[in-house]
Amino acid sequence: MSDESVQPERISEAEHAVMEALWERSPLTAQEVCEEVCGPRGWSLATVKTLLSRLVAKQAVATEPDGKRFLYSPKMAREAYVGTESRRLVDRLFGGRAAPLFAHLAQNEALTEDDIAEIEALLKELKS
Amino acid sequence: MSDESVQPERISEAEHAVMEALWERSPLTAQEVCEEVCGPRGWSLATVKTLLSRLVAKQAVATEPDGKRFLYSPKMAREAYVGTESRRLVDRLFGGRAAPLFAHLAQNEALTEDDIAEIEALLKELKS
DNA sequence: CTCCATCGTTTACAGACGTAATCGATTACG
DNA sequence: CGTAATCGATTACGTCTGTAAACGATGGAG
Repeated sequence: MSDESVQPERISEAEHAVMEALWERSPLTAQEVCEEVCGPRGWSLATVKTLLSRLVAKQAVATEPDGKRFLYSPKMAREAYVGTESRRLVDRLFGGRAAPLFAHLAQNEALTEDDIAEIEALLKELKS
Repeated sequence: MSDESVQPERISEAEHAVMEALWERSPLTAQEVCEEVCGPRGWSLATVKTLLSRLVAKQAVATEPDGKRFLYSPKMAREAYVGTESRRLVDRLFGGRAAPLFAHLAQNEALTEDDIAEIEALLKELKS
């Protein structure tokens, strides 16, 4: 009945950086988010505030009042984000098939020894 | 010496659709590109022309005059595009490691039987 | 109670992107 | 030869993104 959960709006790259901070630890204040991301990205607190607002508008982040300020928490799960983004890429570049992506990564030395070992283990599990 | 080949400018999603047509077959006229993509994307010829111009400006497509019109060919290789796009995603979402991406695809049933078989074969090859 | 620091909100603005219409040149057809 | 079709180039314009400053409310310090 409620009009909730329309298809989720797309999260931009800058917004994603903020989400990562919140997925790492939450709830956080805008200040705290800034402490996590402003350094690496060279952002000001104002920028983080804008991104947080946009994420709230996009329903990807929830707020909870705490005195004068807000505490922000992720509302969209990281799994969901990572899932749709990966799928987008695989669809767009590899016709939806994962094997060509894997082949590509393999060909370009983009796979470390560890990657290969891990994937091998996963494969074994999948086949069981 | 020459100022050629600065780091290539990013190709947008709409532009990418045009590139795919050219990677498939080239050289093509704007008209022919439209025949390939206008239907599926619901675009007009004008849109394709704009995208082609932008791709030429971004040095991703080369032109060769043919009477009144141009023949367009890809200048950037598909391999290169796919490579940087894949890497971007893996870096952004999986800390640069391919294994977690693979794990994610596996967990979400995003791998078909065929994918698994192919990847297995590739793995065997890699280890040799 | 007063004032300053800090919040979230609003507004700003340039560049990229999606989508196209218009325009001046040219060529092919009649 | 004239004119209609077509071409690439130019211009358009709304939205999204990145990045932030300005502003009004409020809460804490003195």
